[in-house]
Amino acid sequence: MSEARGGAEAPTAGAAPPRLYLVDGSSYVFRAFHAIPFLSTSKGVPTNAVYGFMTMLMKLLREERPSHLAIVFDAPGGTFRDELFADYKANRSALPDELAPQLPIVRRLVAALAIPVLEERGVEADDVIGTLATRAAAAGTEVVIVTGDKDFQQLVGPRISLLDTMYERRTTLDDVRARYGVEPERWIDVIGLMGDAVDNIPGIRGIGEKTAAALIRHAGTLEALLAGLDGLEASGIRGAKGLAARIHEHAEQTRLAKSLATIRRDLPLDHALDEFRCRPLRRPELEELCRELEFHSLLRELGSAPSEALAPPAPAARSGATALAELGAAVQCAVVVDAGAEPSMQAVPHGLALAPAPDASVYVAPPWPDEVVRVLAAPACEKVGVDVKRTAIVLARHGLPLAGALFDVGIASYVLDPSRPSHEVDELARHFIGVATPAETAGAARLEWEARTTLALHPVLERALVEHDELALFRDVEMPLTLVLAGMERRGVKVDRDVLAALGVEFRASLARLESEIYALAGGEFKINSTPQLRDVLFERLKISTRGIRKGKTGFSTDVDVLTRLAAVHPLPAKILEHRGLAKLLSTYVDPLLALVHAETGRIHTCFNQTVTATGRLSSTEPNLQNIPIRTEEGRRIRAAFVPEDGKRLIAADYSQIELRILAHLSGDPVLVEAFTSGQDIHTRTAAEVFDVAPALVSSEMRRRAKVINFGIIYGMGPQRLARELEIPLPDAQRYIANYFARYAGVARFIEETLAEARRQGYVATLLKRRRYLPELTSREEGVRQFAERTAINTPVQGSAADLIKLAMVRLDARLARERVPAVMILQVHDELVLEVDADAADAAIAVIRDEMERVVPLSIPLQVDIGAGPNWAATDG
DNA sequence: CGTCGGTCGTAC
DNA sequence: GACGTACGACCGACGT
Repeated sequence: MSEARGGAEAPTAGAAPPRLYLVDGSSYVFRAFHAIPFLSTSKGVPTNAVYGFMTMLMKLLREERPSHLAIVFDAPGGTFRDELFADYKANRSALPDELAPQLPIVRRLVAALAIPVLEERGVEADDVIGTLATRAAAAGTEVVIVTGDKDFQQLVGPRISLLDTMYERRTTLDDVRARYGVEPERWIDVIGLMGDAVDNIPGIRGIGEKTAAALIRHAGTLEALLAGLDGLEASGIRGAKGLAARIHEHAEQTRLAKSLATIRRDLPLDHALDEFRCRPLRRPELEELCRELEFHSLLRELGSAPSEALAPPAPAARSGATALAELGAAVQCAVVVDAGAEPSMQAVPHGLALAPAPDASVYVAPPWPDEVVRVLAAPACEKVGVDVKRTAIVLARHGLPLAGALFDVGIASYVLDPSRPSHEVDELARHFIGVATPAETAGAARLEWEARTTLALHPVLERALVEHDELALFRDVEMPLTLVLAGMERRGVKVDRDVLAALGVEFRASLARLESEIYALAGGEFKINSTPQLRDVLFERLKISTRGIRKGKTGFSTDVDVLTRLAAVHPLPAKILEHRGLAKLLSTYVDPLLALVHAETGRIHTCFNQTVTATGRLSSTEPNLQNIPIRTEEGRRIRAAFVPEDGKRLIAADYSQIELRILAHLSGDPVLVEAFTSGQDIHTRTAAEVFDVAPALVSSEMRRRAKVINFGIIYGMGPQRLARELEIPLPDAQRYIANYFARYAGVARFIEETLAEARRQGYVATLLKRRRYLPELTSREEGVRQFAERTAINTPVQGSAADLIKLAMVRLDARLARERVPAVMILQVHDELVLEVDADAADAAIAVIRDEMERVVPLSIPLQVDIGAGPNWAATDG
């Protein structure tokens, strides 16, 4: 028997009947303008009305928690009342100079709060409110009219009340009856006698609210009063005799006043209640607006207690059974798996929360109900999730493959702003829809909350992606890549355990030997791996000179550069270096790799993270297979432990000089472009340019130096660092750099233009429009700013390279499957793909891989891919 | 006992 | 400090 529970047990907001709040927008803005002392931004933009209106709306959202809400504004242009009465609202028709510029800002504010706006030409806001309120109430909906205008008392009824937020005054049917002793419908008759100062409708001298109400109470209606003025003396109303005369005198005026005050309830409007359903705040827009208007306290309020303060009603679950029944017809569905904290390849799904709508969710546990199995496999149902890769792997491993389009809200958030500290559902809910994680819920209820919240995030994030022009990157690259990566992780890579074990034995023996040699040289035992202790041994006990030794935060450095230099004056440092190298290989690679071999598959299953790096690259953890050694001979022996299955081969395909090629494309520098177009060796060419010699005369030392310069350009290296790197005097380094930019003037211009655009826009972008925000570019802190500038140069280059290989992976994966090439991707190392292929299909696979990688996106320079196949990862050259 | 910053080293 | 992006081992100070 499968478990199927919904949120039905807990009473929720969704169970409560809907309440519609209609805000009398124009009058509130006007009142705010007068109520709040003049405010303006430092640039002189007046903001007092906006501020007052915003605080009022936020208070309304916070304290009333409306399920439905609309703001009604007066449309520009006249209304039928103007034809009726020339002086109508003459008192407020002149828009103050300081208010006019605030009205467009009010519109932006309302849009950021995601509140629907109504504004009908030719009619007043009052009539729109009257019509909507009457209709909604007739349909059984509770209506609250938010206004400070007493005229609205005529609309009050069993399901219609008034709220004046400025004085926290509520007016219900009973209140009207108690205050005036008349039915709300008769309020217009009272106004007829009183007039309306605000609307510039004159009243009758001596008749105020009390007397007018008494008169109407007595006569029933204004018309009856006018008809029966003669009998007024007998009414017992104070001063009735004189009143009768004055009323008679102003009879026409009272009739006009009444008709002007009458709110229409029969406009031909076409609105469904659902249009007014409260939606999540657009927090980014709201924050931007607050910053722009210098509403610092409101900004803090948004940031500090946003969830509680401004949350729309929490997504409320319909019953689990109802949600389960809805799955069959769902076109989208949030899927959240509870599989504990284990890595994807170990995790077991204990439960699953599904949400076909933001207010409908169900929790199920194995054995999975048929409805669940069907919806997961339904290609027509879009699957929405956070960390969809993990969900897909865990479920697929347990017989529940996901089908249909994918939407990972975490990856959407990452594409929108990769530097965001977290892309987890709690943080996304807080930031994008202002919803706080319920503190007390756990287990199934918590999982269902995640599912509903995830689904609610989908449209918000999708809209933001469209606005940023990043939807294509997300939908056509990142989302398909998620499935490709899931496949790679699930397949894993084989390591030869015997090779690693033998390395372990060998390295340990060497370490033991080195250890005793080191202790002998040092004259005692110490923790060789401890920088402070080593520093003490070298510079205190052995008294090695510290002249010219770099210092870090805690003291003299003992890094490889320092020890290499010290090796010339003492035998110990060389032994330390040798020890460090072996200890590194053992503790970082040999032992962890052996420990991470999967018990069932016998392979290593890394996790490729798609939401970590600031540039768009992937990262790899548990273990990190993107930093397996290659440069030293010892290190390559670890790489050689990565092997194919019997009868297969490993293929490694890497983009040659991808970042410099992208720099050539982005900058359009003619020399750089020509070098790549004509197939020259780029470091030799740079040497020829910088050192001003013919390419044929470039020595290997010159090429080495040019190589350092080329990489330095991509990373924004300064002359100091170049001088140190090349062990040359600073002036020489400065000359090299100056020469470089003289010869590659297009690169210099690219850097300047990139920085200028980044400062203007606040972000840099890659080839596929991936963004990275760099607010530090305007820091007053020199160091911070320069760091941001180097980042601004590096990110388009590194990030575009990441874009290209990601797209190539998506295309290649599809092509290999389509053409039934018996080859699968198993690793990606930034500019390199590693595949496992049937031995006899290696050549065919290589052709396909090259084709897809080199033709991924046509650039102004050719992309070149070097591919090799071999019996292990260290032997895949050519 | 766990957390965290500092240092170091591996990759691209 | 000083060259961009990562992950992770180790040490040792610090807090529980």
